[in-house]
Amino acid sequence: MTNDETLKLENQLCFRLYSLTKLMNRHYSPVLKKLGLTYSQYLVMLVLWENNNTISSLSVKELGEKLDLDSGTLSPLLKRLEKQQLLNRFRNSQDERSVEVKLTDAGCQLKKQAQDIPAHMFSVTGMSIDELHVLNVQLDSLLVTMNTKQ
Amino acid sequence: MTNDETLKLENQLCFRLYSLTKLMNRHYSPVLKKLGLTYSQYLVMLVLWENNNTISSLSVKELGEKLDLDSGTLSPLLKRLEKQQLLNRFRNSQDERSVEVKLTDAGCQLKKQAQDIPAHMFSVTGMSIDELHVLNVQLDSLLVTMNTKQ
DNA sequence: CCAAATTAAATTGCGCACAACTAAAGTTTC
DNA sequence: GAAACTTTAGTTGTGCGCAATTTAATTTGG
Repeated sequence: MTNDETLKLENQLCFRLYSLTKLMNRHYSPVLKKLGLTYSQYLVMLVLWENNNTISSLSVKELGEKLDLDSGTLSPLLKRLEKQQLLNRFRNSQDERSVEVKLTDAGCQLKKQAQDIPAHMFSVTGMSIDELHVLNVQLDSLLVTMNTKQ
Repeated sequence: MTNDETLKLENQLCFRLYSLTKLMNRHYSPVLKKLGLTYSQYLVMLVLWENNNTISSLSVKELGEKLDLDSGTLSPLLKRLEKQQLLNRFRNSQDERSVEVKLTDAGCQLKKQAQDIPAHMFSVTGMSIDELHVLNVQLDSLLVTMNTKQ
């Protein structure tokens, strides 16, 4: 490829990822609106549901590590979820620097309403289970490579 | 997979795309900072460079179609690029509703500084040309499917 | 020819992402 | 034990993306 061709939009992997992410978000939005969540808020709820967060709490730091987000994003987002009474925030008494997050009953209940979302989104992709798996593996390897390159 | 498993982050294609897009952006940022551009601004410049935009102008509508962005995103973004004197904005005299965009000399010159970016970003992915091509084809097919599903 | 409908861009408001910074709590080192 | 550091959240400011609305220009239909 010439330099001119590599600069074309159609040849760029990154533009495809960027477009797909926007497109995914547009498919999620109407579905998540019924639960009163944005996509990023949904990701936080997924982590909390996964960790049985009514029993054991999770710190902002741990959430940030799992989702690869910093406090500048998470702090206001968690406050919004707290305002919706889906979770509570409180300082860790052992280490007052740390803020712990715990699902409320309502937050825990919401999981039921989210149960069908993954299957619905899968159907939107039009892919087979095998195709999905292959793509996931490819993207994981790309994630690892790009994360290690400093 | 059980419903509980489909709700796990690690099983979600969308989270991978979301994470990869953020990661891509983080790799682009320091490179694009040298040109004074954000990633979205870079995309606009790619389209304008591709269309020999010093000669023929492009409307906001056409830009929006190529990048899948609306005027709510493009209007302020284009104003920022105009403030940096990379392009000019003016109403189409044939149809005063339409705003046309045209690169300045400086905007056209900037292309030279961007020539090496695609090759650099390709090296960051650690992929071979063939692997990249396969992934691009897969993502294109996903884009088509998800775009047609209304 | 003119009212109604359509189109194009801009504006407003919200919620991310993230850089840069601040404040406060905890740890280390001498 | 106090000063220097590190760690953790929070705050501030910028730039998207996008929904919803507004304004102005153009097109369409009666």
